[in-house]
Amino acid sequence: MSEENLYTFENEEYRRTYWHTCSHVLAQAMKRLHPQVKLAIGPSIDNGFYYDFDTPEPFTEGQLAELEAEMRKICKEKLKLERFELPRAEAVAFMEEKGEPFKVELINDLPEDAVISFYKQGEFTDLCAGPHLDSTGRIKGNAIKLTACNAAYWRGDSSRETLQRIYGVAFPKKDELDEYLAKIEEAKKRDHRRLGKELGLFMLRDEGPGFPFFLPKGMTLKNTLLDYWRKVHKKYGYVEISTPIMLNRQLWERSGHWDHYKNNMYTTVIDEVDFAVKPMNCPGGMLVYDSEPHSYRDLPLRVGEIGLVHRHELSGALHGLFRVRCFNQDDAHVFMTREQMQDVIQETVRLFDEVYSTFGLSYTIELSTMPEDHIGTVEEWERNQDILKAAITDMGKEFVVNEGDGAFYGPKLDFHLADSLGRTWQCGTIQLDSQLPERFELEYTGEDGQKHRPVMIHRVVLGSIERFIGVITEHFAGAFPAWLAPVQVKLLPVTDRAAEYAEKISAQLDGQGFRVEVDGRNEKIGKKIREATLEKIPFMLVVGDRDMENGTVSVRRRSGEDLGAMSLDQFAALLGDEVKEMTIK
RNA sequence: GCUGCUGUGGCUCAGUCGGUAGAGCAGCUGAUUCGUAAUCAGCAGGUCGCCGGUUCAAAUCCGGCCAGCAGCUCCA
Repeated sequence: MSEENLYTFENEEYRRTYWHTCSHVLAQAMKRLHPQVKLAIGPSIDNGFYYDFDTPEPFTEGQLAELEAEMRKICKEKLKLERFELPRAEAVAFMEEKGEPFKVELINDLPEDAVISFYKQGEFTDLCAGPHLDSTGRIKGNAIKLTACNAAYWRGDSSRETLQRIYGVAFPKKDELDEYLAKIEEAKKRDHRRLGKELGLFMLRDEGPGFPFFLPKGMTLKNTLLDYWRKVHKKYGYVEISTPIMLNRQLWERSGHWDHYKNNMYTTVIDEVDFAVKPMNCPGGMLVYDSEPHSYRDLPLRVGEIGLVHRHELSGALHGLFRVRCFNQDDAHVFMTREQMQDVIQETVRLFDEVYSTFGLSYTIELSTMPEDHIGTVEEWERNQDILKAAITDMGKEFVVNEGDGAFYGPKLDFHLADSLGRTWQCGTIQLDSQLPERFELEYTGEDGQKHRPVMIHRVVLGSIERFIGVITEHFAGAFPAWLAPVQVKLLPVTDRAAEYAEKISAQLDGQGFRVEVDGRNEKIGKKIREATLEKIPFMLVVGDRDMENGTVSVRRRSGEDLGAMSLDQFAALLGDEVKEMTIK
């Protein structure tokens, strides 16, 4: 590859370097306009760059324009970026001299043998490992856009200083910037909060922040999803239970939740005894397992539960259906012997693959390891982490490690799905747990006639039904495939004369198990089509005098495709085929 | 929870310098019966998120609270 080619924007390394240099230009512009501002950090990210500043006054979006203008000027100045290194003591002195306490802290925290490098452009110098472009002139000034300014904690620690983070993107050409910004606008139209309102799926009210209401159409979607879930799980050998929503304190102390999860739990007192609304289904599941003796022949025992859990999340974390305070987990606990662990994990991943592929969703996997607040020994944790790692590595799956982010009772594999703006949300998770079986003294009788302790996994595929509905709403932009669509067919009589005929057809389709509505309003056909299209109903059946005469329906897809007139049987077969696309293989 | 911003009829939004609110869609009534993305007319609907303050007068200014949005933190 020639050097010329390397300098295209499709090259990720170059892109990151470009954005990283942009962040330095941003910092330089900030320093020029507001010399009293302190510098924190300014990296490139997946879709642009940011820089964190400690400003005496909170920064507002209105101030971004003048920063952009200054950045353009810096680009025009074509300042050379020069790298130099300093020994630790001199580096600290240099940044102290400049009055940059955050940089001093960064330098002090660098490892003993670290090379401490700086990049200088004109009057501006920043602590930085690089790499960078060789000149600010390489950046196209009028294709820089500062997109947002928000708060962020210094080093991501909520007990430290609140900084002002300014986000930006930049491209080598103005057209590319415009295209990118248009794409973002387009993506916002897919926002599930907006579509949820437009399509009548769900609502949120001040009376219950974070507690979603499901409207009739959303409920149909949810139930359809659950029907599918039950079919898949039956195929994989699961049974289903339901455990109480509230259980007493003693149980939560035994499970460890009272000590490790209480901040997030809703509690109450009943007859002078503390109770907690369940934030997780596992303790109830333990009691079910423990309710009768088990043989090794029963294992692995796969016990599913669509469990309604409540968690008191921070108000600022709430986000449509993606992050709520009460949700249905499509939970399951699988009890097994140690020898069965790898097989069970792999079987579970195969189930995940089947489910996600049904929706055309792709995912990324994270392995989350032991958090500071945990139960169980380090050896146990490491052993379990290794098992998870081995299981997916063996399947040829890639994953990234999320250090210290495991549940308090065990390490986990998290499956992340992306929303319309590319933000990822954890949906599926497989959590290995050898703590709860211990705490609840679970047993099974082995081939040797002796009692043994089973191990277990907690796992959810959809994650939360609510979040998953949010994800697929954005994924399909509200145009759900026919098998999922709350309304699959809408009958549109052309005039009153066809009203009765439409009702008859509707009743027949309904009898065949399809979800049908009739638009019997006294409106023109064009308007009915427009509205059914906006409702994203997969099929519209226009029926008028002609159809009544010929015993046909005129079929139109929401895409606008006109399939012409056909008999009801023909249409039912067509619809039946489309719905079968998700049939369990 | 933290920082910033926002909050007007069911929905989307307008409301100039403080002078007690307006449109379109939806709804209702009537006319129209019209074959592939909006038929016409009329009517009705709001203590301008809540509480308090300033003022002769507050949707507009100030304070507190609530909720939402963006991000951080946290997480399914």
